[in-house]
Amino acid sequence: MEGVKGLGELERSIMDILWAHNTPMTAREVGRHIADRDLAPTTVMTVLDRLTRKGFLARTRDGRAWRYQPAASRDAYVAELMLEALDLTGDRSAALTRFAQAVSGPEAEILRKALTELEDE
Amino acid sequence: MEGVKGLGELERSIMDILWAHNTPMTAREVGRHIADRDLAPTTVMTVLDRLTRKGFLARTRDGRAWRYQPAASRDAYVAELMLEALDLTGDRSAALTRFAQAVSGPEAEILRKALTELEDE
DNA sequence: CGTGAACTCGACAACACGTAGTACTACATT
DNA sequence: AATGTAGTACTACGTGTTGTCGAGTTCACG
Repeated sequence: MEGVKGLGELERSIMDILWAHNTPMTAREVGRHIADRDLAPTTVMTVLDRLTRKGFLARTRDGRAWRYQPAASRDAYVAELMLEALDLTGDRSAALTRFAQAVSGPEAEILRKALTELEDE
Repeated sequence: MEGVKGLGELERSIMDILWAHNTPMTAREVGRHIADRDLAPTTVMTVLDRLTRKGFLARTRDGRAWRYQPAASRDAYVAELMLEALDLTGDRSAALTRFAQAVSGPEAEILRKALTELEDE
């Protein structure tokens, strides 16, 4: 095991819920937000626990329950996945170039801007 | 199933070999290039077959043997992985910005350049 | 303090991958 | 024709990850 490995289906759904809220949530609360799947409460707890073990979540006590919150923002996670993909190649610049070409117009603009701001430091 | 599934360890090694050569290779040839791992010939064949099934390789007959070659360049693959990661977020611009910030200096330069060239079209 | 909500543990099924054996087929050589 | 050789296809098994829970354990709160 190494790197930010991709999450499973349910794991991702749960991370999405946590990412969408800005307050730490209990297992029960998460469960309510995913009610359509009709999962056993323990299923949610287990996944929450695994995500914590993997470092995706942090938890703190709240009475007898745990409150979970993302360890990093979704954007940070996504950016990390992107960097990880980039590491897969021997020729990073070629991959970067390709990526730049694949990014759509408006998004290229965003990238350009972010890079420009970077420059003034 | 959707998207560019991540490859396993051996699968990636084999893709790397294929990507490194510009000519289609037979299973035996691939095996020779990965001799240090001392795999059974059938193991290489199996993986080659799975990669083909997954769409990473294309194969054509050559006598009684198959010749395998990458369906896409490594850079294209990496770029696609990056785009896929980007799709995981709701706020693409935030993720892009973060990514831009995370990219190291020289690489930021490459990105900038690629984006600039894009502009003149 | 007793009680039950919330937790921890362990399990099992399904699936992906690494790994490889066996059986079948086609060609060449004797 | 018989045999060896090389390549393929099919099947299989072990392990690790994820989805999914049930069974016990514990501890905060009434």
